[in-house]
Amino acid sequence: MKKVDLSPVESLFEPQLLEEMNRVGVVKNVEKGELMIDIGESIQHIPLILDGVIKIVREDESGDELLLYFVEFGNTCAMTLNCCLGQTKSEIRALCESDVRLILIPVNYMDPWLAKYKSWRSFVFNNFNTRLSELLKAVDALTFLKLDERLMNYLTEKAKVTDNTVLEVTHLEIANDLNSSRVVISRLLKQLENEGVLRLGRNTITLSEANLL
DNA sequence: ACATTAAGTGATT
DNA sequence: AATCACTTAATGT
Repeated sequence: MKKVDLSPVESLFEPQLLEEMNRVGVVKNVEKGELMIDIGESIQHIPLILDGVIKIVREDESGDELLLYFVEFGNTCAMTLNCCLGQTKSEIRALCESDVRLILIPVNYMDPWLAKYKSWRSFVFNNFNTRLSELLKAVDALTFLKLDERLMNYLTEKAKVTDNTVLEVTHLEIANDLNSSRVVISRLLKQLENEGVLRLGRNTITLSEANLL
């Protein structure tokens, strides 16, 4: 009998459900940078994140990516839930932002669990809820904020999800996430460094403590 | 030592 | 704010 460590999420679900998850779920470790779900894929399993961060991106015709939001532990991708319920294909791409540990639940448990477990119902609804507001935030940022403000948003979001003020990221990666160009990001970052908001290094950006909370 | 990749800069649109 | 063209600096082989 495989013992799955569900401790990160054990407060979310009733014991009986955890028991069942343990039985039908498969734990998987995914490395940083790995592609989890691509656009157009249909989904057979619901990934429940135990540890790590996943980023959800949308892609335009020319192949440029735009970051929508991050998904942390104890959450799952609402898109996935949507796909499972509606049997549609994924319209987003999910990439691992860090090394990720997750548990895969076959989709056919989705419905029965909704009926059976209150904690599962609220989990699903909560997820839809938070994802929807994340999405709205992304739209707002995109339409109302200037690039430098979006950049700050991005950095603080990233610091929050990774729980670390030291971000390991290149200027190019940021540019891709915000679909801008590297040069512009470099200049904005330089500006922020001069303002004392952060410190730049090769492959690292360190946010100053003042901007944390 | 050389190639590759990340980051900085001035000029131009 | 984006793009070009180029430089400098750090890293990998």
